[in-house]
Amino acid sequence: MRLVIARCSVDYAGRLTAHLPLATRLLIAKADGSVLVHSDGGSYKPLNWMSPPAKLTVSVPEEDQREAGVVETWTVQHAKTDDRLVVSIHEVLHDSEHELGVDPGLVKDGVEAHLQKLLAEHIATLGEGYTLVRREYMTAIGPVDILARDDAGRAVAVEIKRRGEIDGVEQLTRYLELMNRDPLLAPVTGVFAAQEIKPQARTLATDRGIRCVVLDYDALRGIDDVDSRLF
Amino acid sequence: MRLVIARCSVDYAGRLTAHLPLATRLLIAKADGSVLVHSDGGSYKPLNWMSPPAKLTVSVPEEDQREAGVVETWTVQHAKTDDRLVVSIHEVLHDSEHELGVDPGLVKDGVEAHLQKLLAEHIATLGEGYTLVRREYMTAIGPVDILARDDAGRAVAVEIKRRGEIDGVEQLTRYLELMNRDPLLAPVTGVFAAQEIKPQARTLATDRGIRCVVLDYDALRGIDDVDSRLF
DNA sequence: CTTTATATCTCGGGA
DNA sequence: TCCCGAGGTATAAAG
Repeated sequence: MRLVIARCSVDYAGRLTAHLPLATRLLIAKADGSVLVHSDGGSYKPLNWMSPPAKLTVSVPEEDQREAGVVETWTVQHAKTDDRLVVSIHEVLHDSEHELGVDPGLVKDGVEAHLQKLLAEHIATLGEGYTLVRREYMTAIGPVDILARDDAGRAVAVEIKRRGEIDGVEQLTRYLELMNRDPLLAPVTGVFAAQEIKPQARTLATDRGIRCVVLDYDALRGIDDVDSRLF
Repeated sequence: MRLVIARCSVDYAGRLTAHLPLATRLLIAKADGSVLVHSDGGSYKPLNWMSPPAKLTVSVPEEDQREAGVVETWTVQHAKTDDRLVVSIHEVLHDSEHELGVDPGLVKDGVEAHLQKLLAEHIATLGEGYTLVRREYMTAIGPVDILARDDAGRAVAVEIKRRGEIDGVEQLTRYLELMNRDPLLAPVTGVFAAQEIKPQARTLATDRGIRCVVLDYDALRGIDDVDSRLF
C-alpha cells in the first residue's frame, strides 16, 4: 500500500464523468491496483476512486502538462471495463510505502437474520395462538421470511425488515399474490414486521390489507425477563 | 488528517457489533473526528469506520490490556448516537499528521437527470406526435419523471432509469394507479424508459400494459446529427 | 455465472 | 428537520 499526500486534480471517465479541482488530498494505492482519493472530511466514501481489478501506471506528464505544474500523472485503468481515473499531481507532500499482508476479515453479528430468528422463537408476539410453520418458506419467486398460522389455523406470511420501507411491502405483496393461488395455502394474510415502519410503507400496507407490527429488538431478546415480570 | 499504519484489533458496537482480529492495517483519523480502518484490498469501503460527527480519544490502555500487548487505545464515540469504535493498537509502524484544508468538491456530469433532460427535449423518441407536458410532474406520492401526451392527446407517464429493474416498474405502477383516479388525467398509460431493461422488469411491465423503451444515450446526445443524416 | 436482497450503506434534494 | 430516491452504489447469498 502506497500513501501519498499531494496537491492534485482528478478526472474520472466511466459510467459518468467527474472532475476534482486542484487541492491537497490523500491518495491511497492498494495492492490490487485500486486507488482511493480522500479529503479530510466526509464519511468513508472517497471523493473519487477506482475499484479493483485495476492497473495503476505512474508516468512523467507531457510537456504541456508540466508547464501547467503537473509533476507526476497516475493513470488508473479498470481491468474489465473502460473506466479510467487520472490523477494529475502538482506537488507531493508525503509519500510512503507499507506492507500490510492479507486481512483476516470482519466478524459481524446481529442484523435482520437475528430478528428473524428471535421472532420465529417468539411467534406469539404477532398475536395469541400463532404457531410457526417454518422460517425461509420457499416459493417460486423466493423465500418468505416466516410462514405461520393464526389462532384459526389460517396461513400468515411474515416479511421482516430492520427498517420497513415501501419496497418491503411490494415484496410481501408479490409473495401473497403467489401464495394465494395455492389452494393448499389460501387464504394467506400478510404481516409486515420491522423495528421501524416508515409512514408511506404503513399506508401502502394497510391499503392492501397487510398488518404492520413494530418489533422491539431488546424486548424480543429479553422476552424471558418480560415474561417473568408479567407474574 | 492523521495516518497510522499499525498492528491492531478493532471493535465496533452500534447498529451491529463487529470485530476485526489482530492484523496490520491503515488507520485514517480525519479532521471531523471520523476514523477509517482500511486493509490493502477490498474496494473503497473500509473494513470498519466511524462516521462524523465523532470524537476521537487516544489513551494509554488499562494494565490488563497492556499485558495483552496493547500500547495505545483509540476510542471513537459518535456525537449523536451511542455508536462506538475501539481500536486496540499493538504496534505502530508509521505515524504522520497532515494539513489538507477544505476540499472544493466533486463536479459530476451525466446520470439519470441528464437522461431525463435529453428525453424531455426529444420526447418524439417515444413516438410520433408525442408532446411534453412537463418534467417532474408532482403527484401525492412523488414526482413522475415525465408527463407527456401521445398523438391522440392521451396522458403518458414516463419513468426513467439508467438500469431498468423491477422496482422501477413498481414505482411507475403506483403512479399510474394514482393518476388514473384523476378524471382530468385518466386514462394514463405508462412508459418505462431506460438505457438497459432487465428481462424480469420487462416481463412485469408488459404484463401490466406498460411499454418499455430502451434509450440510447449517445443517440439522444447526437440527435441533431441523426436528424441531419436522415436527409 | 447471473440475479436478488441487504447495507453501520452514503449522499443529495424537497417538503 | 425528516423523508425519499439514486448511486460509478458495494457486497454477500442464492439459483
